[in-house]
Amino acid sequence: MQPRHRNALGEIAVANEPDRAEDETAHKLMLAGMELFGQYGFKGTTTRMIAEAADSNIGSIAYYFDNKTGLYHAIARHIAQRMRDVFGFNDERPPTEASDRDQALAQLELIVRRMVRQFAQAPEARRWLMLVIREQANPSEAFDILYEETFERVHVHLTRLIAVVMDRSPDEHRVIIEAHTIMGQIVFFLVGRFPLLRRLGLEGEFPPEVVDTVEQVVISHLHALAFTTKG
Amino acid sequence: MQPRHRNALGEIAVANEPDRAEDETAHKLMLAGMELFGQYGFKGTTTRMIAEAADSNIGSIAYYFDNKTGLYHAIARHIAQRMRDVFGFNDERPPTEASDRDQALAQLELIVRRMVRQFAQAPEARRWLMLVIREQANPSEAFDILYEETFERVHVHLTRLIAVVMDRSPDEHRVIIEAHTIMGQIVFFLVGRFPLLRRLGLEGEFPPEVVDTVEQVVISHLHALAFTTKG
DNA sequence: TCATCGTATAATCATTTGATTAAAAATGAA
DNA sequence: TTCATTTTTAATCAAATGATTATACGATGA
Repeated sequence: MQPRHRNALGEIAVANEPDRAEDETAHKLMLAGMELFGQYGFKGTTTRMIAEAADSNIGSIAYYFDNKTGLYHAIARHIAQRMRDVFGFNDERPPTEASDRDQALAQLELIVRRMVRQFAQAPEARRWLMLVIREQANPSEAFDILYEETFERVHVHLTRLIAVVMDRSPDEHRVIIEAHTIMGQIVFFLVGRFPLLRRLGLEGEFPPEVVDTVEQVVISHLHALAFTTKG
Repeated sequence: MQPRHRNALGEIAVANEPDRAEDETAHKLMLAGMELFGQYGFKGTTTRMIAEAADSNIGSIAYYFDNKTGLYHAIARHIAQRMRDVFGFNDERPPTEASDRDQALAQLELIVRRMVRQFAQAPEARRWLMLVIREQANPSEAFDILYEETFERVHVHLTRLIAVVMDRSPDEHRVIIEAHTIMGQIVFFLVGRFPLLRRLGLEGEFPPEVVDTVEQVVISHLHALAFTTKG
């Protein structure tokens, strides 16, 4: 009755093992759910939609994840893990600290490039960003998962690097807000992609030169931080 | 059977007249709908929720707006109008053009301050921003209303001013993307307000000094535009 | 006072939805 | 193969939902 790989906590082992075989039912449900929850939101996505997209059965959702909410949380955990993978925050050691301004800037540039490219090009990242945005704007229980396991780490890391660039303390509100603003620039590139495409007279996907320009814009803002006078 | 104020196009006159008496049923439905659609999304909001919040009846939704979708579109039109009011884009004449860099910067600062304060403090603006964000990320028919009637005008105006500051053409992709990035910074201040509050060790509302800092951050990015070397 | 018309309400309807169930199918060990 | 266990499936259920309808209410004018 209980699936073999359900542990004592009621958690689903497979939920944290994205490397399972492609045809695993639980994995297929999570993939389909990620796509659909991101696109239509939690309530906008029906269990039947998920089951059909996953080429599976409604009953399997209950079998592997207890219920729709369980699947949603499993997906949040999976996304948190994948985000850390993609952004290189999943190693045991924390990302290396930068000691001087040039090093910090170089690391920031690297992070920005990686995030912009992921959001612009990797279909996977695009899939889950909307789910993440929804949670940030309108937190459910999944927000805590995403915040604690990923968002805070990225945010703190950005803040530390920016503190070095600005020659300020990473505890200052100003520095934290600068980090937040940098994230906002990147995120809005994806969240507001439809209006941006229209404004550029384009349709469909962002062409590579636009992605390059977005990178340049964000990076130029990073460099400007070095010249911000202390107030 | 048909409400008196329904015109030939099937549009609802009251939908574009936010100044009607407070106790007008149609107006109450729109207010409640704005709040609820913004918070729970289109599917996440039920007609019963709206009717109850508006202290009205389910049947009235059909009576005034045909159906749930009609109410949603009426709300989108109303929001578009209110956004233009709030940001001063509702005059017959387009906003004044800036001829030199200092004038353009001053105008940009004004716009940024107005938007940040609205998003931070006006409950109304906060209410509809989430609805707008959802539409941008996941466009329905209401997206066209919001885009054409408001977003594009604001975007174009920002782009023109930024073009002056950067001494470039407002048609350049670089300039359009800079404008988009500025909007992203402001919008993410509200969309990502929960994670930002957590990072700042705060809860509830943004205190005034945080709002001030956000303004300073965005404005410093505006000023940095003047020093961006042409590429 | 009554009649009319615009508005509001409660009851009802057909679908949809998440969840459950019992049976079938697949899997694997003896 | 046999048999027990795990997994998948289709059918079913109760609750919720958008829409509709018939009726009641209330203001206005004859």
